[in-house]
Amino acid sequence: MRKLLVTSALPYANGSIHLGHLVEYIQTDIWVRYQKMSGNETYYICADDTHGTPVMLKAEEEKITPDELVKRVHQEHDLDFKEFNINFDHFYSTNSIENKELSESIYNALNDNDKILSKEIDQFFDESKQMFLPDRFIKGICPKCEAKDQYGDSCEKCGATYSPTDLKNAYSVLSGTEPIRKKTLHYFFKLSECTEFLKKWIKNDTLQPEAQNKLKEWFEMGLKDWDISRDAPYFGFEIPNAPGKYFYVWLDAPIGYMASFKKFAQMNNLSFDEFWKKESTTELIHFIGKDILYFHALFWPATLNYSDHRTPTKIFTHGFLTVNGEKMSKSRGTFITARSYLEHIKDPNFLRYYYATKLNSSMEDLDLNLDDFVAKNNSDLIGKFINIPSRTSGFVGKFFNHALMPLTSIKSEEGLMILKKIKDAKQTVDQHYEAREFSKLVKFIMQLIEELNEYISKTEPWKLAKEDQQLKSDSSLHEICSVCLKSFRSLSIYLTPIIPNLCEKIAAFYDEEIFNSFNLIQDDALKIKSYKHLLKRIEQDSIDAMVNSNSAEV
RNA sequence: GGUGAUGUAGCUCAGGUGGUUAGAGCGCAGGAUUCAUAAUCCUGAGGUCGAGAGUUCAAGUCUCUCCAUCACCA
Repeated sequence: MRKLLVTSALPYANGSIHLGHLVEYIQTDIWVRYQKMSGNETYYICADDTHGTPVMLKAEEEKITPDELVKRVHQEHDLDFKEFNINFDHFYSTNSIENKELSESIYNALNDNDKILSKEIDQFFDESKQMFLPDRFIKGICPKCEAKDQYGDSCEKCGATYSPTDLKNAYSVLSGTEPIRKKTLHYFFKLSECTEFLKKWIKNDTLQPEAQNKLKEWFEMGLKDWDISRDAPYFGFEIPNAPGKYFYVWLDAPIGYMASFKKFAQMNNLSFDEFWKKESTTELIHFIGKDILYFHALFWPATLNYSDHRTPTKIFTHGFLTVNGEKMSKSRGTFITARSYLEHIKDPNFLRYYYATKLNSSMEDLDLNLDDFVAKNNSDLIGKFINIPSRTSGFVGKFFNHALMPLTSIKSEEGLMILKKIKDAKQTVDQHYEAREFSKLVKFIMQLIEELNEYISKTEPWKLAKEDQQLKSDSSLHEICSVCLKSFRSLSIYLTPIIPNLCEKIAAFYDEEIFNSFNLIQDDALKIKSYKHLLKRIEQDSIDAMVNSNSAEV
């Protein structure tokens, strides 16, 4: 049995969860549920990422403290995740005592290993606000193409990259005043000294091939030391023995994985060290988006290694979400929050299923095409999948008192073949889940479901129901329906990690509590309850309403 | 600007190491069926595989150039 600690990236606490975030949480959740159903000891850990300037300023804007803001957002995030059936074992916060202690001890360890450096640098300072400005809070005229109102790091018009000091007529986004240059002492993590270690580290298959290519590019450019401090005022943890200096949010964010697990371990009597000490034999797996690869594949393993911790086993990177082929856009109404989806479409199964049909092991972007979303869910899930019990259970109720034929009584060659095929499918199901090839998995399962619909059409049970006036429990009508309903049950177990909430209802249809293990496919299901509608089709109107309400908010 | 990725039927996507008439689902057209909340089954029509050039007996699959889209550039 494997022992796994799995994480999704920490959502930032200054905004709502949206459909782009959910790609990652749904992908991770499916994989984790698969591992758990396979009997592996698996912990799914996450937390809110709470620190930094944007949170501080947002709280100020709302005239509340950062702590209050962070608490409120945590509740919102928590509810969104629950309603999408994201089954974290622990969803914590980086603004926690555990995280403070761990951040300090890791920093101290890095310091002891001579991996911390301090030096004076020149920064932009907003005098009216009395604070240093992050690059994103400075705008000005692009030095290359003269475009106005460009950010301090790059130009959206011509794509040039530069530092804020290169901007012409720079101004502070906060106050509109011209920032002055001011010297300040900053602390750096000596990433440049970690190059050899990291080059060796990526040689295992920790990363996808595309991610490895990316790292090679970065190595060629040369790794620079990493600025890990920010000056007060800053919402975060103060650096030990450095009054007025705070850890940059990206230092304590990944440590949040540890802190969340630490708290969880305390509550559940697990060993923290077993999962984090240097010679740990457990698996540490991070799911992330491609935008934060740099932090997870360079800074994070380096800080872990030089603070005497284990490094990640795998970093699984996914691409971005586009909606209708384009970047999510507020003006087009395609910047859709989790809450808005729940309000209009309601059922999380549809989004989970749709993402599953698109997800694979690569870093490619994936597209949520709203027309396709409606068509695919309605035809796959309702037209084909749910259709199986819907068209067979009536006979079983009417003629056989809700009893299914025992496996040993099934005699027809075709029936036996179908049952064997579905049982044997387990091997392929395993391969695809483990490799995160969910799109292949769904396609494979759907083919089996199509075969069941063909089987029903060919055998025409409705004719048997009319012809055979003395229906016995060993009749071919009973056999056909039993084959279909046993098959449907197994296929539902296979799909449970993807659509857990729907499959819970399906379990109830077989008078079972829950499908929580793949071993359940060995059982011989012998009864059903009366069939109730399991799923309501998506109406195009609800999509339109969702898009309209999102574009109206702008 | 540099680097990387992507571009296959109306839509969403499959197509290891180049090899017979390029595949699937949805959509569409025609038919069958009525068990199923018009769902299902069968048949069919749709593609100069982004554009151009090259290598080869043979390229969606290899090479080069170009175009478009996206990301990264700490």
